[in-house]
Amino acid sequence: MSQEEGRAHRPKRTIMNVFAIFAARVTDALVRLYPSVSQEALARIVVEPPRDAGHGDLSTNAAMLVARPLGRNPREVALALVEHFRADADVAAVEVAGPGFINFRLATPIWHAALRSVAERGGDYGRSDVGRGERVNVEYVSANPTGPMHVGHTRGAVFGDALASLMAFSGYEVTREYYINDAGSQIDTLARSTLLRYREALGESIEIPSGFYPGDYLIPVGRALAGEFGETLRAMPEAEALPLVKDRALAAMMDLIRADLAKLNIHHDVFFSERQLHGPGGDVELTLNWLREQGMVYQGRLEPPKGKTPDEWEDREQTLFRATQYGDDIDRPLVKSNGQYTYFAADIAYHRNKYLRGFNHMVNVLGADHSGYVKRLEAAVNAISHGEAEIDVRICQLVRLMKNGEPFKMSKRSGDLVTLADVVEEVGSDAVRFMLLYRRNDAAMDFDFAVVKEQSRDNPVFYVQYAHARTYSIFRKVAEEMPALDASAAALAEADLSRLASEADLELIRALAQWPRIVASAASAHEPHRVAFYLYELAAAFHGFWAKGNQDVALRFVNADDSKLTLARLALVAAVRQVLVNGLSLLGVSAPEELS
RNA sequence: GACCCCGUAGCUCAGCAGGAUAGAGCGCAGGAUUCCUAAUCCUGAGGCCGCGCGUUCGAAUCGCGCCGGGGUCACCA
Repeated sequence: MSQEEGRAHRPKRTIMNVFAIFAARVTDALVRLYPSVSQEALARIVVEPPRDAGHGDLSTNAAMLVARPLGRNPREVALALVEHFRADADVAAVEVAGPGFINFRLATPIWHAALRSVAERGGDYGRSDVGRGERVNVEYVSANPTGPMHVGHTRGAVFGDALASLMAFSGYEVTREYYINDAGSQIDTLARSTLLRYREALGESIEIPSGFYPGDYLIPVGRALAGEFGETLRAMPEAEALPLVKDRALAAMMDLIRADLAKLNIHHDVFFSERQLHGPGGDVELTLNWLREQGMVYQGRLEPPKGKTPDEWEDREQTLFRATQYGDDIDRPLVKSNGQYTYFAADIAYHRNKYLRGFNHMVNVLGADHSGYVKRLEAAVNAISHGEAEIDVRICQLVRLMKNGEPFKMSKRSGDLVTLADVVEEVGSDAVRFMLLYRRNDAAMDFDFAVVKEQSRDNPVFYVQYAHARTYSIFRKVAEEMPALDASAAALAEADLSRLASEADLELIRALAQWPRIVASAASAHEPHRVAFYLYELAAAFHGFWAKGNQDVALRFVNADDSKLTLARLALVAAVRQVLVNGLSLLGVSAPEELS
């Protein structure tokens, strides 16, 4: 920031985050005026655009926050700040309003400097260091490798992917990770189901018993086994054949899942196998020993849950993790009655593994059916890191699939599951992604095929993409009408931005200037939907500007008789395009040059 | 019985590390194109922010208690 400050009087000044700069100036001023002001109060200061544009460009609550601890009157503090900022060349007007807000109207050149920085930083405009280079592990999808992905997984997949991009853009060193649950009994079921398909491929007529996976997707796996092994597997005892089948079935399922994810342009850095945690000397064993040494494990009994008594409740002594010491509601079993480790035991080991790999920040994206698991995970991470690591578990609520208002079944038990691939094929990756990200992750949502497919105003993705396409059509128009005009990036960089002086111009520039603070706040709050909403608003501002050209020729982007103005407007259009591209790319949505 | 999410315009949802007169889209009523894509724009109507109490200069936002909807609840993953 001081770097940018230092350039205050150079002719080609650029400023990326106006709001951050003024927050710093306000803080500095307060420290100078009131040396005893507390850091705590300063940290809560917000500089943001006021809701009502009539109040100015920027507004801060600084005086109201600081006054009380200083034993002063908010208006008195505000007036002192106002006095201070009258000397600031970037401030055109500053005043106290309401209970002690300070409203700034900024001098036009600072907005032009903000606009210039969009082109200067290009794809990096909005990039920040809020993550300070810290490593974060974002675990998402982690669907069981027993079949293709269904729609239920899609939301978490898209959310996790966008969040990872967002955090990477905001200065975190991000690892995208997928935890393969390949150690449980369902994998045995998968192997048995595949074995049936293998026998089928050899000509047997088979029936899939209930409790097995009936899906057609195992047929090719069975065929491949027949090709590889011929009759050999059939001749073996099942116990011998199953491990061979298991490995191949698993590999096939993961290929399937990776292919599904690729349809949404989702790629992980690490696929972490649960199986590698098990076995003698494995992480689970090591972790349990460690937990025992720490006194975090004991033998004890659990009360059955009230209200809902499980049918086969067996009151027995078991190995428990002291989760309650770390904020959970009850202590959690680590060993099943058959002597195997619980899923949770392996998960503790897995998260300790993450921690030992150097991740002090972890994000897990889970489905709504795991909401009861959150406290347990938090407790585990707290325990294994002695409070040094933090985990944020983001729950993606249910997506109700609809078609013209009619609910769609998507249960895995009933045969008619809707797969992720079906959805992407039907509505396209862009629409799926944007629609899912245009909603907070923790609110349940309806996803109506008919609406999402329709390229209409109901569908925000097309609205935003259309804005992007419009930036191209403007440049096409210029090439046609003003062939002599050099509209290259180099020429735009030299444009006389002072020509962008109308309220409409400044309004659009202010919208662009918001991007850095929006993206930074979205990253630190782990809320990608803020990006989607911002893009919608930016698109609206741009469409609105466009329409003003219909009323007022002076507000058109292309003015054949004023090449200087046209050039400045093109610089503005290029900046809008840049921000749309930056935002859409974080969301994993394409930015087409035209909509067909 | 316990825990987690949600409750804001007719509908779908933003806004919630407290801030000024609570927003958008759809729908409804009306308007805009000799001109860069009308896949757009403009205007209007429409609100006890589920209810109550509390915290304070100030609450849709924070706390407690209700009500309603969804999810979950040893040894599945």
